[in-house]
Amino acid sequence: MVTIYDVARLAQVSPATVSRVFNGTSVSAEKVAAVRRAAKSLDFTPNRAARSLRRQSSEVIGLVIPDIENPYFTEMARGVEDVASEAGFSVVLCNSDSQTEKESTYLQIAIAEHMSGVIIAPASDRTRLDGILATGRPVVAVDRGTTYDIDGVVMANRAAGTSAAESLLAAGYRRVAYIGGPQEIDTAAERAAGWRSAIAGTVSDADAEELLRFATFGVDGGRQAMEELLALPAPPDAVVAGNNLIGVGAIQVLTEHGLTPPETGVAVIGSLPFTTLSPTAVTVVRLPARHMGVTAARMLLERIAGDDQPPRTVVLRNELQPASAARG
Amino acid sequence: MVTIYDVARLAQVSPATVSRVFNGTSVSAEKVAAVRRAAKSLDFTPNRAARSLRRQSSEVIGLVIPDIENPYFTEMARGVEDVASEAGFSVVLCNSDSQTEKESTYLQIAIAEHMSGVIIAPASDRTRLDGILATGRPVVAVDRGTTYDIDGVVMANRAAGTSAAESLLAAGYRRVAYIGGPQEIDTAAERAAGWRSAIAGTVSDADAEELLRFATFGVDGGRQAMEELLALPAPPDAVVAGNNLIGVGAIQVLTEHGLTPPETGVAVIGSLPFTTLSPTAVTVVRLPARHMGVTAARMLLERIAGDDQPPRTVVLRNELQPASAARG
DNA sequence: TTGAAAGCGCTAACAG
DNA sequence: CTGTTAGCGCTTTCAA
Repeated sequence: MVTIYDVARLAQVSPATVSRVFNGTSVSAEKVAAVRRAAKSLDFTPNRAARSLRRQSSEVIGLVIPDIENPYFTEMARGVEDVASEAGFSVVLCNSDSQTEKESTYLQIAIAEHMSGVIIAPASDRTRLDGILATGRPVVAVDRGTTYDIDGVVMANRAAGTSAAESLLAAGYRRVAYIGGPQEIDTAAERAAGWRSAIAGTVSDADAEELLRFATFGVDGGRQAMEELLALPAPPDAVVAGNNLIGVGAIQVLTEHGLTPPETGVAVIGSLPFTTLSPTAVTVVRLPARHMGVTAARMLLERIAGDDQPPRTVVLRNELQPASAARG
Repeated sequence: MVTIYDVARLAQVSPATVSRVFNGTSVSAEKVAAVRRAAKSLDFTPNRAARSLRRQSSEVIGLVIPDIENPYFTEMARGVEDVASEAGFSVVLCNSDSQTEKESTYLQIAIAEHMSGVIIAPASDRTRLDGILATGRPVVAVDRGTTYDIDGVVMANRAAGTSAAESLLAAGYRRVAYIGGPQEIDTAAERAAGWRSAIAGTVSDADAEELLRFATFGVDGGRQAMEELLALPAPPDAVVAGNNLIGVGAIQVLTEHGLTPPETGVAVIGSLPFTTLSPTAVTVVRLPARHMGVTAARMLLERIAGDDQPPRTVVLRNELQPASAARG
């Protein structure tokens, strides 16, 4: 392993000077050149373990997400990665599998590994951040808020629910159902509330009750809830899916029943990146996943750089992409 | 920050003993208990930066993939992650964006960060591994092979192409086209060769030439190639898609032309995790992405543990899931 | 089995 | 601007 001592010897300077060259503090032009030349010829790379031991920090940030296989989160991860690597930081991606326990383990590792900070999409509101916050490391919450007083990036969930439902109503559908994620997740509840306010007046309260389903996240949850809705005495003629995977499940079931959109109206909160459906058949409330990652990464990097304003929460806007195809 | 010295003082032992407790070398039962108690009460976590500086290695492995937004690679990443975290290793996910240059940067970081090893899905056959291999770190190639003499996990690409095409032929289609990834990527070429051998005899050589398209990876590549095929004087009545994203693009175009499968036969090499299509309409050659990740991670961990048999290449089998729906 | 002590490679005072 | 020096927290000889 090549160390700064090897470089120093070859460049005829002290190790400290080599270190300075690699850290941008003032060194005379000739010595900078000599050091760079020596470093290059020896193919020297600074040892990050030593550096982070000494500096008590490392150019690594942690990103904890509940599901690495959900395109929503990978798009977000992509945004984080781009900003971080631009700034010379690496990203350790941690898959919490929606388990608070796994989350804690990764947070511990973040500390032990001297990571500079963490971006976390909390698995639930029971997520424990005390340990990592006590170390003084910045933490930014994405997608969902937390009970802690920290930076956050979320989106307008209620508005997403409302505009999805309104778009369907505007297209002429009359009984607009809703399938959302678990009720205890606040983002799911907010989106449902948005839908509820939009359909108020178009159906009776009792009907609204019946048209509202809380499923598990994921394709299966969407499938099951859609089957239930179709089995209703008065089934809906349109449905809002609370997230991308639920949307996939719902559309699958609809297709199997010969009710391919726009036969039954469908609006999905979240993108369907790999849908084989013609993009015109379904209304999509595009979620700014990448943007969310970018924003969170920038905030975190600022904190790492020493920014100490009071915690901010940024609310990102969604973008409605209405289905262009009319009802069949 | 709590150090082994704090723990040692509280437990009334030497720092060396604390270290031994955390590394499983022989310590008397009472001292082990005392140390554990002290460590727990102080909430001590060993400092990994210090450990890896001292040991010249860290419990971190790198995973370099060309596209974090492709479900094929995230499924693979999931497999790697599961095995690694089971063994107490963290995974740093690096997105090379199919760029050899970004790959090299990440490989450099892997060295500087003292990572124990790397699993890489090479962006191309120009991937340079010399630097990292020179450090003695184990590297396992996944998805594609390399020009280096290292461990690898690949799948039966030629067989995948053959069975996809044969399945379509068996279902009664007569002109089976193929859309694959870039010709210079060997896996793409192999899959195409498999298709070619299956359709030999069903169409003339000139026709086969016309029915073969090399596209860019990605949905757009699939869309464009499918449009070209449909514009042919004698368009195909079925198509094999060389990967999942190309399949999505091809099916989108088919749907827009009113040729929804199984109207036109479609076989996809790779899974369509979020397809909104009824799963029965399309033949899928399921690629063992997760299994590939699991296998690679196990191999890497063995190497890290000191295994030094000659390099092995594992070839994983694919699984054909024929479309069950008959032609409409 | 246990402790003392010497570093791993780097950075950050402190002098000069 | 530059060199000397003292650790960061841990592991690992070497003795005891």
